[in-house]
Amino acid sequence: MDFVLDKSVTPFNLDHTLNCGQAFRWKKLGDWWYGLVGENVVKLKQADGKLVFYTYPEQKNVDFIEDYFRLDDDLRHILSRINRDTEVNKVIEKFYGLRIIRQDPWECLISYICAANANIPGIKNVVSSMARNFGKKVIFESQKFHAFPEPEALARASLAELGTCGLGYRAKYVLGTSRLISSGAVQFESLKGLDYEDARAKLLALPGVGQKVADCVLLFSLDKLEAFPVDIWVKRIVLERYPEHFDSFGLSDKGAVTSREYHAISTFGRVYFGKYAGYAQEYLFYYRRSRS
DNA sequence: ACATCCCCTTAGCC
DNA sequence: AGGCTAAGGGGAT
Repeated sequence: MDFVLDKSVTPFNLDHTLNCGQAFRWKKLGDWWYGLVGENVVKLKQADGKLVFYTYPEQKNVDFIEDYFRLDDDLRHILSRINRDTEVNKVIEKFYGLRIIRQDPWECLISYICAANANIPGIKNVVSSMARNFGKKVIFESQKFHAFPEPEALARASLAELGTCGLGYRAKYVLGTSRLISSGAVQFESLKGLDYEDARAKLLALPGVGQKVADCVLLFSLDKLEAFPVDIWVKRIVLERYPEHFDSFGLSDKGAVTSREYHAISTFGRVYFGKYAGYAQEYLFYYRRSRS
């Protein structure tokens, strides 16, 4: 199956999109990317202005691919809106076609709770270990794939079982949040209907969810494109490129992101880049990480 | 081999 | 109220 992309209308770069670090479950084997969207194994590659893909089990309706990769976003328009200066313009040109992915909110939430104070290879290990231990197995091309576990599956796990996934001290956060989601205390669909600030406040009430995790979940799964998550890499590049927007007082170019710094940098991002600040964040993040 | 620091941070304590 | 620190464990140097 394939999906024809008219690049003049729908710019898209699959490699940038899957390499930039926003999603943890995709792997590239040869020319093909393999991953799961829900319980569907998806195999795809980009060639000659087309997206060629297979799904297993085979799906007749593949709109979910378009939804997942946000091919409905008017990327030209979005990038023109965040293209505020020559510095960010260079980054946009370098990674042109990178799209924010519309992940499943549940998987996104748990993944980013596990991502706290971890590095990307480690996050990938933990998430795949949770899927292997608690998720539904799917065989495709003689390979084992595992769907991300349902909330109920993690909610009824023990701390010790979760601990075997390499979660460390985060196991109790995953368990607590899984129970709240499983019970229906927080519902993602209703969060989508709230504005950025209100949805954020709801997420912050979950164990293991602070400012950074909340903003990642809002950006990558709840359609809040103004969210501007700040980690060590975003802090670095923003303070390198935009120092004039900050008082030197209370901001250090080294070390972890303090709460005060988080607020200052994230607010700057939303004000300076506007309603699509999250796109700017991801381009800058990927640029700064790939640079060093 | 080994030590050390870092990592897409949060929560709890003072 | 805001700053400091402990908390798995793997990756990187």
